[in-house]
Amino acid sequence: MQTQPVVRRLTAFRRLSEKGAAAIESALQHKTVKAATCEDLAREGDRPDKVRIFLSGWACRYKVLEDGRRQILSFILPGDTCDAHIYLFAAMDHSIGALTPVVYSELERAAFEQLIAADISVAEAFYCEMLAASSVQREWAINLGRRDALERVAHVFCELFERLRVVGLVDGNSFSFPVTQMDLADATGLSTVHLNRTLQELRASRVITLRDRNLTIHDYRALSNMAMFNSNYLHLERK
Amino acid sequence: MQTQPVVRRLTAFRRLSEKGAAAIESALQHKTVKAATCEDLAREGDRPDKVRIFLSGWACRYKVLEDGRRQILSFILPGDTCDAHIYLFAAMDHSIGALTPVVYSELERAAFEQLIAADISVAEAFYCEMLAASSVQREWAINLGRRDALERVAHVFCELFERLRVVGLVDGNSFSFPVTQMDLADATGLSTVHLNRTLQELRASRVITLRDRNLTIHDYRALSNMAMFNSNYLHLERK
DNA sequence: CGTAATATTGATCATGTTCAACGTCGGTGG
DNA sequence: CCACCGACGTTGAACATGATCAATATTACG
Repeated sequence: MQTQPVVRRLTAFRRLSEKGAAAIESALQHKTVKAATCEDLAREGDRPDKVRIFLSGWACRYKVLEDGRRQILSFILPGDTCDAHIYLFAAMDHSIGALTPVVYSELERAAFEQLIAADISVAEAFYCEMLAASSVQREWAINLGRRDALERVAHVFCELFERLRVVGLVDGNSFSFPVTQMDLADATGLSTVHLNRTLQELRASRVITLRDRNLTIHDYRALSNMAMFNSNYLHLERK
Repeated sequence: MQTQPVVRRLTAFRRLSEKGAAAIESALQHKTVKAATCEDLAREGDRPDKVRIFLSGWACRYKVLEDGRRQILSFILPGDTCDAHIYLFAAMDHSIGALTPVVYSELERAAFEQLIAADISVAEAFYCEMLAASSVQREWAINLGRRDALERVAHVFCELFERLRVVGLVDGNSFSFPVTQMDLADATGLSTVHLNRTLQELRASRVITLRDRNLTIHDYRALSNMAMFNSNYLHLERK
C-alpha cells in the first residue's frame, strides 16, 4: 500500500528530515487495516488507544443525536492522521466511519510516541496536522452557522479540492468524489432534498460537474467566490 | 489576580503534582494583561507567538465573513488556555475577542514549553485542555448543523453551566452571564431577533431566568433534555 | 439627563424541511 | 438472461422555521 499521501501531507506542514521520513514509512508498514463502506472504525464511547493514519479511501468523523439526526464533523482523506494523543481521554466523543472502503495504518500509542520522540520535524509535522484539523473544525462552524446552502456546498468542494490536491489526488480540475448525497447533506447540515437542489443550482451555473462519483470544477474562481473560500485555514503553506 | 480557575480547570483533567501546580502558579504571575470589552487579543492573520491563559472575564474565538456575517466559534472562560502550540503556524486562522473586560496571563513560547517540559502531569493536563477544546468545537458543529434554535440555545447554556461549575463560577444554579444577545446569536448561528424569541420561549417554559446579566437554570434536567445535552464531550471526568 | 447600545415587538418574506412519489442504476439470485 | 430489489437520486407541493425590516421600549452609562 502506498504511503505517499502521508508523507505528502506531512511535508506540506514541515520539511521532514530524511531519517524522519524513513521512520514514518517504516511505522506505517507495521500494521495496515481495511474497512468496508459504512463500517465504524471507532464509536462514541470507545476507549481510544490507537492512532490511525489513512492511506486510501474516505472516512469521516460524525455524531448522531438521540433521535437519529446525524452531523458529519469532518472528512478524513488519504494522508490524514486521526486522533494523535486522544488516548489521553477515557472515551471517544464522536465516531469515525468509513464512507468508502478504506485502508489505514494503525499505530499503538507507544509506537506513535516513539515516532514523534525520535525526530523534531516529524513531531512538529504531526502537531501541525492536529492543529490544522482543529482549524478545519472551526471553519466548519462558520460554514454551518453563517453560510447558506449554496455557499456551504461550494465551500466543502473547495476544501476537498485543496486537501486532495496536496496529496496528489486531483487530476487537472477533477477528483474522485465517492460520497453519497446523503453524506454530503449530513456534512453541510442540509436535508438530502435541499442538497440535491443545491447541487442542481451549482450545475446549472456551470461551475461544477458532479457525475459518476466524479467532481469537476470548471470555474474554481467562481466557486471559491461564491463560497467566500479562503484556504488560509488549511495551513498548507509551509512557514 | 486569582490563578485558581486555571488550576481547577487543569485539575479536572489530571491530578497535578505539587511541583507542577507550583510551576503553573509561578508562570502565571509573570505577565498578566488586561483587555477591555470588544478588544481583540488576536486577529486572523496575526503571527501567533504567545500562549494565553485566562484568569477572569469572558472572551471568544470568532470569524467574520467578507460581508460581515460573524460566527462565534467558542467561548473562552476563566481557566481556559488558548492556543498552546499554535505558534507552529505562520498565521492565526481566526480572531480572539474579549466579550467582557478580561485578564489573562501571557506566556512566551519558550516559557510555555519549559512549563510543560518540566512535569508530565502538567504536560498531559495542557494536552487534555487542547483536545477538549477540539471536542467542544466538534459539538458546536452538530449544534449548528443539526439542532434547531431552542435546542441550540439550551445546549449552549448547559455547556456554559458545566464549564463554569468546574472553575467555581456557578453559585447554586445561577451564574454570571455577561454577553449580549447579539453575541449569543452569533454563537448559535441565529439572528438576534430570533434569538430573542427563543429566549422568551425558554423563559416561558420556566426552565431558566436570564436577567441582569445573570442566568439561573431552574430545571437543569428539562434544559439538558431539550438540548439533548450530554456532557461527555467536555471530558471533565478524570480518567 | 441625554445618548447609544441593547432588547423587544409585529409583519412580511425567504430559505430550507418534510412528505410522498417516482426514476435510475447496479447488483444478485432464480 | 432477466426480473427483482435496494440504494440512491430527483421531483413537486405544502409547510415551518427562522431571517429581515422597521419601529419602539428599555437599559447602561458618561
